[in-house]
Amino acid sequence: MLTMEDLTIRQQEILGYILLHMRTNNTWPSFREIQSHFGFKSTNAVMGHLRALEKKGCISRVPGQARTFRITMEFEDDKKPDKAIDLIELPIYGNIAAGYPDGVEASGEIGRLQVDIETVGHHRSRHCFALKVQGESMVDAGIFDGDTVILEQRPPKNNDIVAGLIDGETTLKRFVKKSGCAPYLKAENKLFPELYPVAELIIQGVAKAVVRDL
Amino acid sequence: MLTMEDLTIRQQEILGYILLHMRTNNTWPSFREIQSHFGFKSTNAVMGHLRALEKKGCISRVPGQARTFRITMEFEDDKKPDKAIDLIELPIYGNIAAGYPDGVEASGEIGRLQVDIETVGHHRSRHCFALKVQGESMVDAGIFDGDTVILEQRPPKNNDIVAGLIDGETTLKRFVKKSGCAPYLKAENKLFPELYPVAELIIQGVAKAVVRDL
DNA sequence: CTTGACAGTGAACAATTGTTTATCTATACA
DNA sequence: TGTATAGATAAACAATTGTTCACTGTCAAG
Repeated sequence: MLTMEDLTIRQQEILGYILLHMRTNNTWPSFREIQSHFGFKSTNAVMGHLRALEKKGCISRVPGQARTFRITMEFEDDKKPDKAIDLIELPIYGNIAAGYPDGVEASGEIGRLQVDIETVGHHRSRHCFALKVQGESMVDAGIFDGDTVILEQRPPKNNDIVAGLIDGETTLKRFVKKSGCAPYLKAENKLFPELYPVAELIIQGVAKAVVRDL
Repeated sequence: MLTMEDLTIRQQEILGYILLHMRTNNTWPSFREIQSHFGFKSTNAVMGHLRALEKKGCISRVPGQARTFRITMEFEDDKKPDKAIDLIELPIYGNIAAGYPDGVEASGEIGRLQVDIETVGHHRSRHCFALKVQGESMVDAGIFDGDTVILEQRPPKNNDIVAGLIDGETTLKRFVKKSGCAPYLKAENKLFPELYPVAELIIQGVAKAVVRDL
């Protein structure tokens, strides 16, 4: 099967633009539109790439027909039910009284959030979820009470922002690990310079993005 | 709302063929294709019907652009294509040098963001888009340089956070309107307590939500 | 050092495709 | 009886758009 790797960077860009244009405008782009998008000074630059893409079996074209492409390539992420972008739907938890927000046990679920993968920038495979932030412990990092944080379940690296369960409340802390010392969690709030030893609490996930309604 | 009944039989047929052609070929038909499908002996027969459809608000066209239609009509059966949540896909603009991010002119688009409606909490009908924030003018409101803001194109109300075009950069300001006074924009940054008269700049939209990658 | 794949310029060309103007037939309405 | 609307024809026109030919340059492999 054909993969993206068989294409050069430029060819991927061209193909990407064509697909994007279709998704956004519901129309295929013309040669000149592609040309001007990439700043080419000749339509022939487009022609070259399209011929290459066609030879590699990615696309197929109807000669002489304006704004017409046919995508022959099979994408791994394209097989999905709808033609939409790669989406992940994340459960939003409120108070997690205890334990891990595990699997699909939507017990404490208070809502759902959909983000596409590129936005959050992570692999679909990873187990992700969203969390409504409680507390002011990260205000100095620009994360406030009521914000929704998208988290990934994986071991934290130094300086990651993680969600931890403290006193029945989920709060965000920065994970700090200096060489030689035991790792600890640091709040980012001048008023409450709290420190928590990592061993004594549950780390629920590593923050990847914040969403806040205004 | 517009229904099929407002169209003549012939117009329904034309519209139907256009939609069918799109579904089957993944391309809009050209005038001559429509013409030959109905056995017209003049492309102008097509022109007439298309003008009618456009006047009735079913479709909209980009003048001079080949194989381009836009379906403006709302179909009853089109409201819930799949069981998925109501999604909106928003273009993300970087620097908007001038004017409004208008229509489907995906010119300065640098990416896309998908959020479900409940998350953002607004109606589909409203024209929305996303914007990468530049500048530090709203740090005191928890919005930082590089954040992605979801905006809605509507007149601002008092205390709304709005995106304005200042010096070629899009920055966020708070819209303040005290009774009796002219409205103005206020930055939320102690270091730069700037004030802008509303009349002198372009308001691009009202902020609904922020998304920030960590 | 040549060959081949990749990337791009430039100008001209031809086909497709959208647009306009003028003309004609019905049918319904008032 | 006139007038508006829907439907269709005809020919010419202009714009968009796809296509081709000739040529420049880079870079890696053989």
